[in-house]
Amino acid sequence: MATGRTHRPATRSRGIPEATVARLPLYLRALTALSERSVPTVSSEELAAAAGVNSAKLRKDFSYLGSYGTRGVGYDVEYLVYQISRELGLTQDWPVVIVGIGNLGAALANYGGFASRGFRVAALIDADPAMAGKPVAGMPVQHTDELEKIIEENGVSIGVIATPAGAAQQVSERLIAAGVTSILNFAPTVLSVPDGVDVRKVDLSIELQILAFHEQRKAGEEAAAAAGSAGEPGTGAAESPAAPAASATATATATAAAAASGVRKGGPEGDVPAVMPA
Amino acid sequence: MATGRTHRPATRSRGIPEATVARLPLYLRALTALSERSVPTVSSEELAAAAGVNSAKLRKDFSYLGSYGTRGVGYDVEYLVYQISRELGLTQDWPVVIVGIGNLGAALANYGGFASRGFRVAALIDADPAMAGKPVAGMPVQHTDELEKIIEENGVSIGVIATPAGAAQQVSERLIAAGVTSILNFAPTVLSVPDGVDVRKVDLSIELQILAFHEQRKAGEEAAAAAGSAGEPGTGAAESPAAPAASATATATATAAAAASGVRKGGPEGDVPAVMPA
DNA sequence: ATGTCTTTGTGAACGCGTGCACAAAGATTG
DNA sequence: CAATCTTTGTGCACGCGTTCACAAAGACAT
Repeated sequence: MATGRTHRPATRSRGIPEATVARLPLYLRALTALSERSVPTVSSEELAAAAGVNSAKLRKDFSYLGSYGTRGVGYDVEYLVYQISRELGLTQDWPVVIVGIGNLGAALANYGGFASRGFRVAALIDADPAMAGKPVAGMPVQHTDELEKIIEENGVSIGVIATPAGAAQQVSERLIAAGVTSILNFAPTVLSVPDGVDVRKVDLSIELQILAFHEQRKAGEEAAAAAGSAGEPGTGAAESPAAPAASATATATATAAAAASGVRKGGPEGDVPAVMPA
Repeated sequence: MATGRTHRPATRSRGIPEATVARLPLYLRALTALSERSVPTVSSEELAAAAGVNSAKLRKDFSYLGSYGTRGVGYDVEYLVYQISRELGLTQDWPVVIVGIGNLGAALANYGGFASRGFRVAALIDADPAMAGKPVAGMPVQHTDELEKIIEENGVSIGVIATPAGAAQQVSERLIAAGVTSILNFAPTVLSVPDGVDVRKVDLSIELQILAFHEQRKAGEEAAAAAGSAGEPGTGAAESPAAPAASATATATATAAAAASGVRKGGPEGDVPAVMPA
C-alpha cells in the first residue's frame, strides 16, 4: 500500500466503506476500457477479473452504491461508468496545483491520467526563482509567492506536494491556509494537518521496501526448502532469519543468486506454475 | 491506498502481519531521522508521533519482531534501525531495473530514496531505440532487447514498470521469465502474474480520485449544513450535486444526465436501458 | 404461464487489524 | 533493599473487510 489516510476518523460518509471507495477507481478504469470497446454489459465475474478483484467483493462494493445490475444479465457498462464517476465526484472539474517541479513534479505535470479523469492542473509551483517562467508540460512554472493567489483565484481544493521532504510541512501549511482541503503528498514525511483536511501519501521507496521484505522471505523459504528442513522455523520466535544471523544472510544471498540464474523457471512462457514452495 | 497487493495469499510469512510490514518502512524512516540527530533512545510515544501512528499500534508492531525495548526507557534507536532493516531485507543489496524511461521512469531513476535504502538501479531500459545510449541519471538507457541479459547478469529480482499501460503486461512477462519475482507497477493496468510473484502497484490518478471523493463529500456536507438539514440524502447515494428525492426518479435523471453530459465517449444513444429498479 | 437458467444482491460467519487498558519489567530514588 | 515511577508488551474486545453461499430476481425458452 503506497498510501494511507491521515487524520479523519472513519469516513463512512453515507455508508460507503473506505475500502470500497479505494476500489471504485479500479472498477472505473476497467469499465472505461470496456466502454471504449463498446461492450454493452458485463457480469460481476468478468468485471472482477478485469479489475483484479474477487467477484463477491465487487458485487458487495456495488451494493453500497445501489442496485445497478440486472440479475441474469449483469451490469450496463455506460450506466455504471456514470454512477461510479458521479460517486467519486469526477463529473465535476477539479483544479489541482502541483508544488515542487523537480523530476517527479514534472512527471506528474505530464501525466495523462489526471486530465483523462476530472482533474485539471491549474498551476505548477516551485520555490526556485530560476524555475519561474520555465515551461513544463506546456505551462509556465510559477513562483511560490503566487501560491495563495493561484489557489484562491482558481478555487483549488486539492494540492499535490512533490517537494523535498524538508519543505513539505511548510508547503502543506500554506496550501491549507489558502483553502486547500485535500493533499496528495509525495514527500517522504509525515504531514501534520488540522482536522477536516485529507492527506494521502505515496512513498516510492516504501513500496520497494515492502517488496524487498517479501523477496527476502521468498529467498529464505527457498533456502529452507533446499536445505531439507533443517531446523524448521520453530513455533516460538519469528526469527527465521534471525537465529544464525550470518548463515541466514549468506544462504539468503546464495539462494537469491541461484534463483536469479537458471534454477527457477525452466518454462519459456509466462504462465508456468512457478517453483512451488511448500 | 495507492497500492495493493496482487496474488499471493496472506503473506503472514512467519507471523508478521502484512499491515505491520507496510508500516515498518515508516518507522525506519522516523528512526533514521532520529539516528541522524544522534538521539540514543525513543519511547513508543515519541516514535509513534514521528511516524504518524498510534503508540499502541507501534508497540504491537514491534512485538512481532521481538522484545527490543527496555521498559521504563524505550527503544535503542540504532539497534532498532538495524533490526527493522534486517527484517525488511535492507541489509543486503537489491539491484533493480526500471523499464520505461519516460517522464516517470526518469523521475524514478533520479529518485534518491532508492539508493539511500538498499536499492541500486542496475539498469534503465526502454523500448524506444532512440533512447538507447542516452544518459538518464548518469546512466545510459539500454534497449529492451538487453532485458533478459541484464537481469540474469545482475541477479535482478525486483523490476519497476513505468511503461504505458499497453506495454506493461508484456514487459512483466519478460521480466518474470528472466527471473524477476517482485514487480512495482506504475502502469495503470492489472498485471496477471503467476503465483510466487509479488506485484505492488502505484496509480497516481487513483489517489487523486479517492481525494476527490472525500472532497466532494466534504462539499456536500457543508452544503447540507448550510441548507439547514433539508431532506437527508436518500438511499441511493450521497448525491450532493442536485439530486431529486425518490431513487427511481434519481436513477432516471442520472441516466439522462449521463447521456447528456460528456461522461461517456462514443457509443450509440439507445443503449442506455432505463434500468428501473423496483 | 410455467419452468429453467443465469447472475445479482446480501445475510451470516470469519479473520484481521486496531485500540484500550493493565500487569509485568526494569530504571531510579531514597 | 524497598518503594516509586516510567514505559513496554500483550490479553481482550470490538469493528471493519472479506468471503461464502444462497435466496430472490429477472431473462429466456417452451
